[in-house]
Amino acid sequence: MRRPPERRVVLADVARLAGTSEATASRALKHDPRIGEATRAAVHAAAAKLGYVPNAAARSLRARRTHILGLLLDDLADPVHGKVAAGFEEAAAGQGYAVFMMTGLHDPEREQRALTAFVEHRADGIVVASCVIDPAEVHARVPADRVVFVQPDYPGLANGADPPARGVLRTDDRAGVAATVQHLVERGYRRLAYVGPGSGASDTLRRSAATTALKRVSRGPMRFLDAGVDGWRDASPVARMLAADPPDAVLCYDDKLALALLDALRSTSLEVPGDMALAGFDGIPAAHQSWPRLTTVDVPSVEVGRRAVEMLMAAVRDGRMPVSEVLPVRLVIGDSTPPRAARINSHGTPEAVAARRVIKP
Amino acid sequence: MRRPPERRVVLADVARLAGTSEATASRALKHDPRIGEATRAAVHAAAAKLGYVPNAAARSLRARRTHILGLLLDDLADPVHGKVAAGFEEAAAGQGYAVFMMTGLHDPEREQRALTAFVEHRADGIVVASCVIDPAEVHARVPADRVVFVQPDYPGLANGADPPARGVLRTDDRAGVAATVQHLVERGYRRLAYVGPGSGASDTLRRSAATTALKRVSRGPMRFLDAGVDGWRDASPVARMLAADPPDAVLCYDDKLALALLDALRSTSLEVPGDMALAGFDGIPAAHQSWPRLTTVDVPSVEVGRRAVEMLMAAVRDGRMPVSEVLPVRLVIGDSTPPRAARINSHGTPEAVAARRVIKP
DNA sequence: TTGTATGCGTTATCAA
DNA sequence: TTGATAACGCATACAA
Repeated sequence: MRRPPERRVVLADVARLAGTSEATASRALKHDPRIGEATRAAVHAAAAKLGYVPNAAARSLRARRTHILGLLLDDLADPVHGKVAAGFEEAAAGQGYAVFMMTGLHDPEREQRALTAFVEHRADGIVVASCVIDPAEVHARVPADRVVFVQPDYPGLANGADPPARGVLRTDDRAGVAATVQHLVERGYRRLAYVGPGSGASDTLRRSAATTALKRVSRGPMRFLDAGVDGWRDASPVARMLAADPPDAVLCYDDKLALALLDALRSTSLEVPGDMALAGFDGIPAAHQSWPRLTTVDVPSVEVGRRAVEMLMAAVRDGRMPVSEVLPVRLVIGDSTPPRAARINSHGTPEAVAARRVIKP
Repeated sequence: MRRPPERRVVLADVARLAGTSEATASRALKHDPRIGEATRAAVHAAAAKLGYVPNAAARSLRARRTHILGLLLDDLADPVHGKVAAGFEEAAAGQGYAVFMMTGLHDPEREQRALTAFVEHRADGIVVASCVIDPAEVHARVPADRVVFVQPDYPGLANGADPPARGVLRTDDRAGVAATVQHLVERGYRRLAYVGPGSGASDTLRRSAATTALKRVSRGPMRFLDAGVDGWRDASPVARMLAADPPDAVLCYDDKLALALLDALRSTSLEVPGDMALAGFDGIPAAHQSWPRLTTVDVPSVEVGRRAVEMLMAAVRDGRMPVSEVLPVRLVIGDSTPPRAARINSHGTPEAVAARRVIKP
């Protein structure tokens, strides 16, 4: 097991071995075209021989550019945010940027501390994803052309505050909810219910979208149920409420909640989709593999992460943050929202439902 | 297009406003006990007034300590790795460390590039999680007392190479597989099969563990099926193979694969658990919410991330990496592996199903 | 094409 | 208790 030499190898060592000045060595290493081929080769050889590794801190200090991006997201363990992080990291790495990742966990103080870390490290750009912090607070600490907000979730948003005109990247949740509502209505479901955490700007937005969409098709009213912020861990309270007075179809805030509800409903007499249709949101892998497969809205989470990096890069290049964007989403119809008529025809005992299942090819 | 020069507030500005020297200001800001209360307050007031943010690059350069940890993991979008990342970030942030995260995506070159980034940034410690790179290669570039390997997955491991004696953090997969095999046997299942990607040191290890465990209870042999590295995306080929000649129970490499298989089996005549038991590994959320709920092995992924940070901190403190550790895992019995005698399916006994299957075209 | 000199912003060493 | 000064390692304007 070989260990690197004790004394750190610095540029001066490389220059000395190559028989050049530090400046020449520095230029040669970054392929400055003005450097002669022979010297360039000599410097590279020396660097390789000594195992030279440039010091990013020194480079950043001098160059006033860190090649670091900061990503503040809510929770790395969440499948949606994990995908955003994956797309972000991939795009950043592709551009030669290192990524600082910190989680906010819905805690404003944590989010502030993360921002502090980013600013101290002089990140070239920052992305604030699914966080509760107000963009105004961020802009007070970071130049507006260095930060992109992804799916902002701050309280002001629910209260009608205007988001920044630039540097906001969202997915079209409103359209996603509308498509789901329309789908349910088209399939013959009348009494719809929405189940969400009951707090958070995203939840508020989706509720509003649901109401609007339902009004458009002259149905209604929508019934709203709160599962609590931890509803996705255990949805049995909501399951019991639904079992006591079942709607035709339930629209969930997200797939995590929908799957928890699907699971909890198995302890009740309510069957999905036999007795009640169920739709989710986000399109996480588990939603596409559940039984029944969930009707949900695929959100391009990886693409969101990538696009955020691109916006940041464009801002660095042009000195100005690009205008905000809204990425499209796509309704994916699963087996949890069959045509209501068909459902009624084959409605019966769990055994009958199971029998129907095995007839599949 | 050039950005207007940013006039940054530096320590000298704070010192000037506070009427002290830079040295005193620096000490006051980090609560050096030798600084008088009045001076300390003045400096802090000045810093707050000016909105001073220390420059981490300068600090690191001088202090030769970056307060940066590097985490190289396989894939941020994976639920297991995401949890490791979450635990890691939380623990690191708690200790005042920022975290560089990079993904290897099973690509040795990517892993190398990530290491380069970490070393250039002089991370105080590095964690290499679920990567294919050989520890020896890492140690050639990073001092051994600054690296922790989590669940190493390099080819040499499968070929019997000795992992480093220190700085390796694993979960007890062998025990997890053994517990699963024993559970299946106790429940009356005889003909067992293992389905895995067919490559990778982890897969090899689990296969070996399965064989060993089966030998211990004098059953056997274990049947092995390859799902391919992308088997968790679409397991229908394996599902068809199983349907053609069903074992009593299937042990999957991980939950992702098990859930994909569960899903794919729904397009065959094989029912889980009616015709065949199924067990997974990892204990991801979806496994606990699937139908039927999966019997699986809960792996303390978040704890793995946390513990890795603790090992790194201990190494920094003591100048020596702590000895390797193996975290315990826990078999969680779901509904996918009921006692064999109690099995039911929708067409009758498994035997009758088998008889019918034989006369099929 | 290459070298010289300086400064990036901070902390540590020494001196007072 | 505080201050002056020298690094830390590199990149760049300016010279040659």
